[in-house]
Amino acid sequence: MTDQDMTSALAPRLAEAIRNKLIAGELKPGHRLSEVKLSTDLQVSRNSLREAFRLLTKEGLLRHEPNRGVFVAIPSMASIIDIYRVRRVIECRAVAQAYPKHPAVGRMRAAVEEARAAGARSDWGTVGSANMVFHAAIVDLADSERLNAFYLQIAAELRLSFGLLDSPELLHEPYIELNASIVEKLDAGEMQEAAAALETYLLQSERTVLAAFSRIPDKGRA
Amino acid sequence: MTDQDMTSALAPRLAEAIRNKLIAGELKPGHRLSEVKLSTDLQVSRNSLREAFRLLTKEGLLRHEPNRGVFVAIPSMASIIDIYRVRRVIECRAVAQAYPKHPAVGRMRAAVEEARAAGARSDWGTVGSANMVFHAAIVDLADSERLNAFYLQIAAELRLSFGLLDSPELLHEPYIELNASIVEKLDAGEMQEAAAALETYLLQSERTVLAAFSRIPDKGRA
DNA sequence: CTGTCAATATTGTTCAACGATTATTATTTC
DNA sequence: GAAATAATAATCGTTGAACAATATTGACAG
Repeated sequence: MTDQDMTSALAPRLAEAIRNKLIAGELKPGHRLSEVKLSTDLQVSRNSLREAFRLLTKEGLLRHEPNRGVFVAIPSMASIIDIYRVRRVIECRAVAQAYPKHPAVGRMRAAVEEARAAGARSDWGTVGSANMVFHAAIVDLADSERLNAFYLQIAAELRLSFGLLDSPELLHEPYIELNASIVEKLDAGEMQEAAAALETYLLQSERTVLAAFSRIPDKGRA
Repeated sequence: MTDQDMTSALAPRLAEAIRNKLIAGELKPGHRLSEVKLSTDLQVSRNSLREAFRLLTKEGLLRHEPNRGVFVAIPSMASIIDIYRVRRVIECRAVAQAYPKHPAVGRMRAAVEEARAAGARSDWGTVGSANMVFHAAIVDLADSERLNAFYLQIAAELRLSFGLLDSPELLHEPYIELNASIVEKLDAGEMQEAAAALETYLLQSERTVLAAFSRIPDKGRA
């Protein structure tokens, strides 16, 4: 799995590799990414790596300080609040005006099933991934590739914050059945009710995440 | 105005310079941007220029074809439809849940005044810019920097399409007073009515733009 | 006119270099 | 011994050149 297909350009592939390390928690927030070290580690030139850095900086996953280098972005309460605002704007509207037989609904249902199965065996990592798929499918109800791309970006940023939190059960378990009820309401054609449920759902999730976030000891205060 | 301040990094400045040329119509859709030519023209190295290209490609203003180079993105009906979907999702929601005394409302009002003045002297370019400011202020009602940044990107993409269209009066004149009525409704605390008006407004604008778009002779069919 | 093949130009990527800025260490001074 | 300062090292920012890989052009044969 080291050398991928060479179909696409190098910089986007590098960006994806680093992005995966970021959301997997292999690179901790605040950590500085040395150009020479990473370029030798990944066996690419500094220039190519810098192109990837620019991409990830634009995505909000890295922070760039002039003449000092790039650092893994440090999630803050403000960023979490901002991200949840975006989610409410996009997801609620997507649900409210959804076409009930939209193909994405099938993916939502499948994600619920997977989350249930994973929850039964306490596999909270898989529950989280299924939850991601669920919400990406919600956004897809709006049938906009730009919204889809934007949401993926936002979701990656949010996962960076999740990496700092413990207690994954508390963070994911309650939403399995809430997701299921959203699908039910959509199936019943009750889009407004589904959107309202999603809104309270997201507000609750935000509160939970912020509470968990406030409990972590601030290890990286620049 | 050639050499700007060196406060920020080179690549973002390059990207902005190219972006301005794009929305000003100096670079036409479909046109290929040669790395060597542009780098010599702008007095920068190829590597720095490539970093800027990556940025603009991610913004959707340039299109990247492997081993062939970067081209100015060619707007399509699909992209216009997509962009208007995004606008309805974000702008309508922002208005619907706006705080009537939000500072952005002041900017909306000022934009309306400027558009009226410019419209009186048939300065449709300024009307268009004021309209841009107006809608950016609408998005700002949601108080999310991520939404603001995303909207700016989308708006730049839309301006690329506008560059292809003629008859700027038809495209902008009707919306001066429609904008004014949105502000009035906001002042009156009638957020739902304002959102509904904005929705029909955006649907009408989309139809107008698509109609104008369908009238242009397709000069760039790859 | 059409298909083949060499010649040319452009992109993709790497490497080496150097000035500028920042971080670190050593030295001096009180 | 501690603080201030100078010297040193490390890193970034940007450039330029180089070479392989791919695409475009043009000549040529049938």
